Amino acid sequence: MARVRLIDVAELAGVSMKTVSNVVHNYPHVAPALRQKVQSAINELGYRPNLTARRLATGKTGMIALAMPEIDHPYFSELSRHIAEEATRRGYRVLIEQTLSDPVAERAVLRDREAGLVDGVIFHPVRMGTLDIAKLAPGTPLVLLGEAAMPVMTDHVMIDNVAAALGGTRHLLNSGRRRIAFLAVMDGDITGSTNQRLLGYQQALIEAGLPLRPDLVLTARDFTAEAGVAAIEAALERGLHFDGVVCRDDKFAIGALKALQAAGKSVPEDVAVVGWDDTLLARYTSPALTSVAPDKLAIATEALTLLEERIGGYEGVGRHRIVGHSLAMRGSAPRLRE
Amino acid sequence: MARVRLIDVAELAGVSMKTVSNVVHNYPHVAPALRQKVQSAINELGYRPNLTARRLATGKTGMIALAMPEIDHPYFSELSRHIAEEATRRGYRVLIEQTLSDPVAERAVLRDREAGLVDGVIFHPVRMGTLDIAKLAPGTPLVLLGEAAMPVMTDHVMIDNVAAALGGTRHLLNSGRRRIAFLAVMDGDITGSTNQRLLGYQQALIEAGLPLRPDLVLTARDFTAEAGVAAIEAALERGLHFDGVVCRDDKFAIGALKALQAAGKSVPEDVAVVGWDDTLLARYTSPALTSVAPDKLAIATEALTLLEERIGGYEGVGRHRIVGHSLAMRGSAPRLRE
DNA sequence: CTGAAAGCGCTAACAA
DNA sequence: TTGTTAGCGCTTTCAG
Repeated sequence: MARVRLIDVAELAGVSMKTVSNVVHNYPHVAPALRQKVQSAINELGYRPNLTARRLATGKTGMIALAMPEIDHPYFSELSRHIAEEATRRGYRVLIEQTLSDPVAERAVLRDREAGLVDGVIFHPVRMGTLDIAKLAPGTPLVLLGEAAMPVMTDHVMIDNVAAALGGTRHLLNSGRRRIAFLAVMDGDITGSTNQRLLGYQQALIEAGLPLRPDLVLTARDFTAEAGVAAIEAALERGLHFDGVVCRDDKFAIGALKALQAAGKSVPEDVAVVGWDDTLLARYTSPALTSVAPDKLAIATEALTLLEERIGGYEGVGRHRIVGHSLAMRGSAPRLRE
Repeated sequence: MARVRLIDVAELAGVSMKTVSNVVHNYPHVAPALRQKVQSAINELGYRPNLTARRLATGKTGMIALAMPEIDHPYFSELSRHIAEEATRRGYRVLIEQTLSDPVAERAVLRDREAGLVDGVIFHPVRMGTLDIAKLAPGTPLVLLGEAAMPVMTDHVMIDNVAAALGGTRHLLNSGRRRIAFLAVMDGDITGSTNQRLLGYQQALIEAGLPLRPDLVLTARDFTAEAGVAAIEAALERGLHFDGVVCRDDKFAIGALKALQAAGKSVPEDVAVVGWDDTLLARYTSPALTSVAPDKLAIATEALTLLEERIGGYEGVGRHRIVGHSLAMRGSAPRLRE
């Protein structure tokens, strides 16, 4: 097939490789006549630069890796889209890497760049601690996503989880709720994000002068909607009374919705529900979910900016960027209690 | 940084590059003593082969491109996951390309391989006709996904849309429905998939001895749930009577659900709803959606198989693979009419 | 079974 | 402004 090389073009045009290269790269100082000649040779031969060769010569790949737990989880696929679009805008291609929260796969991710495959990595870790990460990838342009405990050496983009949980809980309080539950997965939490969200939830209660009741902290066994259903069912069965629930994930919120409705409770009249991540799912339940909405576009933009700086040679200490969040208001927890 | 090259290892081990290469590639015939020595040199230096250089030498990139309209649409993100996992299993990495259904972007996709970036492309076209595609990418290992009109030269994986629509409609008929609507986007349909699905729908009605009523074919203005809502609302407003609806997309089905419930109809009692694609969304509505379920894993596997054969040098005519589908039964159109 | 050397196609000094 | 040439790091004949 297209086995046309730079030198073939040069020969046909009767110039040197350098001149062809100049034309390809749109360098300003090429005599118009030559440019013309070269261009038509390129067209005639259908020349396309071989990117692999270019990479070997320049040492830049023009690619970044994006490593996430699951590429088809709505939060990650929505975030991926923003990152992919932002990367494209900046001239990078995106290599997708799925870790499935597997420590081995997470470790493997950090070797891509050493293998000269990508210029940098955007990584949403689940199992690896930040120290391991820094150890495994010294000098690798790397930006972390998600709520990993504060990394010392590594750049990091996240939202303020405490504030977001505080905001979500306050919203429930403002609409008159007084017995607000919190639904999360508690064990196996390496990242500490649940703790931060729990903290925000507790702060809101304290602000409002309400007691912190341990029995209102509900635990799901894993990150599925079914686990959310089970957790709410169990709470209902043991007679727990609550008029609002803050969930650390939209899927839990969906589970909560189902379980509550199945138990004859109406949402939001009897129990208001707040989800987290503001994914596509939140728009299609009934009632639609009020959900904590991380600014995904800002996460993408900020992550790429930090990564580009690292790729550009910045070698300072790890930087933390807190990006915005809001509360997407929908039917499951409307603004005012009716 | 890790600026360790093959030759560095060779020097430390006191052997030639070839021997190191043999060890790296696990070639069988290396003297155990040498292998030992080389291996410890590799470990000591922390050597990692530079993939870019390897590619330039071998001409294989070990990467495939996956080009789809939208990476965060549930159908595509679910399919992507299967493809990514299957590709990993076969030793490929996946470069994600989003076309946003833009003809220019679709065209650009087909140049990746010419640029020596990937070994092959899996492409779900929306705007490009198959002739354009074949013309633009002669000799490029390429597998098409989706319902593009039968391509002559290009490999293609799809489900039998006529049969799937027939099955979905039959299911409604079997449960006693007699006035079944069909909801789709009609104009701007380059791919003809809507036509195939419409055909299946019509066949089912004919089989059942029912008349084909044009007013039962509902049209949404675009591929959003909101468009589905609007289409159903309009039909209801003009007094259309129907007790079932087959939607060509889960999002339409969600829209239909909303519009019907808002109008005081209950699903499935008054109107049964069948969606298409069996995405995550279908599981989280209430009632959950019965949905035509393409075998996404089979699509991924089949596509990779064909692509690998092309990459391996197969140059025959385009092959069509029809993979299986089923009907995921859920509450919006349960098995028997109660 | 191991070593030496010629590319893979492009870029970027350095000359001209 | 344009041409020459030496790499980028690895693979791979072809000898030894």
